[in-house]
Amino acid sequence: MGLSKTDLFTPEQNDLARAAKAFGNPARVAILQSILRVQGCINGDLVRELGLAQATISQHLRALKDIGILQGRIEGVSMCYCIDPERWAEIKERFNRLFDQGEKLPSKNCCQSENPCTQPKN
Amino acid sequence: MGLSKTDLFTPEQNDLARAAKAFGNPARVAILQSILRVQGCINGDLVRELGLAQATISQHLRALKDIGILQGRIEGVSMCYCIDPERWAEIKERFNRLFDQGEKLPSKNCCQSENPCTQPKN
DNA sequence: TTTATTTATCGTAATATTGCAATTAAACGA
DNA sequence: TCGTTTAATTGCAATATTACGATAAATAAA
Repeated sequence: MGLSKTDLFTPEQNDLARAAKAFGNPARVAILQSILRVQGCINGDLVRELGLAQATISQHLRALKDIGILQGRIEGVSMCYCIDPERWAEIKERFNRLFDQGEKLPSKNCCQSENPCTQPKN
Repeated sequence: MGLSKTDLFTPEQNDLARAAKAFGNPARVAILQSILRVQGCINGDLVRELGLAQATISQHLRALKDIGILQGRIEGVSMCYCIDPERWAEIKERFNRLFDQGEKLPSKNCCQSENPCTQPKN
């Protein structure tokens, strides 16, 4: 296998999962933070900054491009990578919609309490 | 390989990536939404609800337990899975800290504009 | 033109993920 | 006790991910 059954889920669930998967590697998190820090473009500095091989960085950049959160532009001999603000906002929104549902959670985890489960078992 | 080089990154980056990875599968997104919907515990209904095999659901539940976002309690013959509100809030915070840095982004992507990259190339 | 710089791609190895059937283990009910 | 229900675990196959070295392609500099 090794492949998610995307047809069982909504497009929103699949898109959120796809975005989360792209965030699911510390190197890609570091890349995003780096671009956010300079508030602009970024290039080969990443290789020196992150301590990973150039081929590996390039691969991570492509993974971020694949979910639409990064765009690249050729700038002379080097590359300029930027965040797409619209896509960024869209993904942020998707995560927030999920996280906000957690606001209604009881402060005490129901699995820690003595009370039985609120939901019927079948 | 197949293994992230976690030692190159901060604990925060690694934890965020680990949490994102757990969110990075549509079945796990659906499981979380299901628990949030009932605002309590959840059990074998997931198997009927999601259309995945019981072993697969159990595996996904364990992945969510592994990042500390889910807790389980035995309730008779069945299981009661709940979200840990503290860990939920912590993960939400980590994501928010990342997303909020994007607030400062220019509305026009610098890769779409005519201006050259603001950062030096090396 | 030649050389250096920069980044993408290819090939490869090691490991991880996904999903399922089959089995096991535990608790309940008759 | 015996069968039923529920969920975890095991074993397996297919595929994905991660990282790297080597190479290629494109531009800039000499």
